Amino acid sequence: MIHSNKNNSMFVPEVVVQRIPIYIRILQEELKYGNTVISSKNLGKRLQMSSAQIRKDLSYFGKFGKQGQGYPIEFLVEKLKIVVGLGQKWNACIVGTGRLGQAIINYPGFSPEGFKIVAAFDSNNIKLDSSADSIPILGMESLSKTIKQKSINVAIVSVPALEAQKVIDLLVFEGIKGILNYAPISPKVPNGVVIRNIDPILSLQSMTYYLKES
Amino acid sequence: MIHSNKNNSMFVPEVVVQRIPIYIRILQEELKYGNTVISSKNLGKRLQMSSAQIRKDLSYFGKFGKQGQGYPIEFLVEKLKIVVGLGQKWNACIVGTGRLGQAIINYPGFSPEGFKIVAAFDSNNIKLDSSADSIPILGMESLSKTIKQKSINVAIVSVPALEAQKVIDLLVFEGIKGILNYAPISPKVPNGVVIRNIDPILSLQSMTYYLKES
DNA sequence: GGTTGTGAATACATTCACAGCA
DNA sequence: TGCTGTGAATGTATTCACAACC
Repeated sequence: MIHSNKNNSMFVPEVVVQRIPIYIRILQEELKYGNTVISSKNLGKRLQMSSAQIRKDLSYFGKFGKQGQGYPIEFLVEKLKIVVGLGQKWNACIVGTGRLGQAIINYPGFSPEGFKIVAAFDSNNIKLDSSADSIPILGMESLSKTIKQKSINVAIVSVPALEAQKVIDLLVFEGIKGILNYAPISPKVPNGVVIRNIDPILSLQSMTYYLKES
Repeated sequence: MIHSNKNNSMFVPEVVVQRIPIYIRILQEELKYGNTVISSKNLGKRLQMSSAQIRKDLSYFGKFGKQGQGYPIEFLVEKLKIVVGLGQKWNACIVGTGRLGQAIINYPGFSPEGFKIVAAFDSNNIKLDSSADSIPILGMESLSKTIKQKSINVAIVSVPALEAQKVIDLLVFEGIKGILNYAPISPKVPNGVVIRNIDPILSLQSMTYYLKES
């Protein structure tokens, strides 16, 4: 072919990748409302962003819209899910079953979005007994074995700050390539491992810049 | 003056503001290790970022370093804290005392970083009795009064998704200008209100882009 | 008329590279 | 010599603006 179509090997900026799940979420809401088509303008209004940005973002992955009408929602959701890696199911483990860990385990929101928590680990295995629905709480010594047995491919870290880097190193060593870290540290991971930090303190602290007087 | 110095009215990019609390955190760690001076090079190594970026970031706020030596850590922390709004104390309330809300209330990390949770609210005020150390759990009808009485200036939202926008609107109406939102929505707030979202699902979902095969 | 998809233009963020200082 | 602070250069992201199409 002469004019090659948009293909999967083209580089997509990280910011764009991060916005796709947001689009998916809103599109799914729109589906629930019974809508079947949405324009970039309306989607933009919904998210307080420009329609141009939405069109540009989507254009990295293909042509999903129809001129004069907009995007067929169901079709677009389907495509975006595949693009962003939600075509497959992900098995997650959680390390650290303190108060936060327990809240995460019991949060019902992960599973419907494609992330099934299939095991929990804690160095102090008294912290939580089989309370949560069928998620086993195991000692750290079972980590390696369980990751393989249950095909775990992402990990959630909710251990205290001082232990976090050690735990992350261990997870990386065991082959985990995606980590969601709740510990308030700036973790180091090798290339090829993706890590995301959930850090409410940092969020608050950068907010105050805009709130302080003077 | 002819060559005006860097003054507080110059625009600082948002990304820069967001990095300042990270610097503060690392600098405080270095202090604990007993170090008194750090170069942009070493700070950069610690954070896996370029020394140039650190110097540039800091330069938005003043000249804190000494050529040939680096930055005096204690002095720099002090300055950055003031710059970012941590010179004052912040009183926070939390709305929503379900499992997540409880985990947040009991997390000991907010207070030492300048955010004191002074009240909690829930529409179902049976959810938590005075369990947590001295933080009162109140009904939503007390919100307005309590915000004034306790000089609350930031709010944490941990209610279910369906209620979140309503709660946020209410907080804004009551004069709250900074909100940390844990609900999985794209909230709308008027200009002048700063909101930050904590959204582990979105973090996971954009991670998988880099993990999926093909 | 309404809306997409996209090069071109603009705006923003990072890095370079070096003068100036301790 | 070793480091900061910063303009200039480069790299990235967003917005503009319009041809192509329903």
